[in-house]
Amino acid sequence: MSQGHQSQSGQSLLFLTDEQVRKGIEAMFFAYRGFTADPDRILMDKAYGRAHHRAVHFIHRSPGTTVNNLLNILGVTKQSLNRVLRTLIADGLVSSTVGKVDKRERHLHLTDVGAALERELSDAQTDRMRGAYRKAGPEAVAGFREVLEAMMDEDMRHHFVAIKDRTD
Amino acid sequence: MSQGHQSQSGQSLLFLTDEQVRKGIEAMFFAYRGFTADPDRILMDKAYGRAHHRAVHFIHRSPGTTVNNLLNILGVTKQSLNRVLRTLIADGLVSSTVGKVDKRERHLHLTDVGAALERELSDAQTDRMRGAYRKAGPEAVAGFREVLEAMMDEDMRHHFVAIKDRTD
DNA sequence: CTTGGAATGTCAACAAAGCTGACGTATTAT
DNA sequence: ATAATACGTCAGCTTTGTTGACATTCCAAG
Repeated sequence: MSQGHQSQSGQSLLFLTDEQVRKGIEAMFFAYRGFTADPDRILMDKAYGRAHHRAVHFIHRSPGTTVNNLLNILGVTKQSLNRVLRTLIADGLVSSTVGKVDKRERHLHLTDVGAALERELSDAQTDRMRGAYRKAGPEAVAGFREVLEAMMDEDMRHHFVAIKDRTD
Repeated sequence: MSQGHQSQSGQSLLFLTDEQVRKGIEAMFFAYRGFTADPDRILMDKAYGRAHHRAVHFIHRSPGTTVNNLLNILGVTKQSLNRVLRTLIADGLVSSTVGKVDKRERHLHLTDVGAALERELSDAQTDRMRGAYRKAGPEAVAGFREVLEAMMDEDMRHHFVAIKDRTD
């Protein structure tokens, strides 16, 4: 099915060759590395990793979220998340409070220290993202977002849109 | 452009709020998960992982490449790559031949079996990518690629463009 | 020509962060 | 009362990254 023919039929159905799609795949790979590079550098000093970054990011995003909800967003097992949360709570970056209506739940918030780290990481990542946006221009950014959203799994798109709709 | 202040200065310098940039960050996170999901599923059965996929992909891309060159592209240590290559070679997916001009180098090629796996993985990933492209449309794709390229580290952009220029 | 240093690649051991499975404890729902 | 849910934890395994030590090969300076 690959090279050679690729009939122009449809135009909007097959407007790219396999070669070009492969380039997209590689672009995604290289770009994701850049995307995580700056936060990773910051985290290295502090004995935290990318997993801590993700937890801190989404707790910031949804203050008071429960462990279970975070689990669904991050798509990892509770054992894996628990290891990360345990250190964040022990180090005083995250607070875990028993739920008022349902006492089985724990609600997660960033402490001031946690919020400071979140901002430091987010600033670094935002700088690069904004730089890329500036270089590419507004229309490119719109397209970027459209393609990314179309690339997600259904379930993840739900999460994404749920967060998105709050302020977008 | 929902947010409150965020002075409109520049227009092409700051045309997005912090909120919107954060959405881009999350989109990148969720989309990358989708991006790797299909190959990951295939690999799971075969006792290989994402690292094997990357190696196979770039060996397919640059047949006869050396270990060192692959190292630079993948951005990992040679010890880490070596472990992956060792299993791929042992399983007969990759051939490693001593360099003719410089006998320290090993030149890597996919065997027929390796090429078959590469195609299986690439087909799965390409399907999703093409689906996203189709949903988003040609202009969106152009923007997508522009932003991704701007997001890479300099060194990685060199690698990317080098590969790109061959056939794009 | 030899010898010392750089480059290339391999082996060993360790760490981060995923995973499964089993289990305990509160709390809520039936 | 019993079952299901939410959370935490222990133990052990896998993948994939890391550093350190070492063998081989090449090249260039003496």
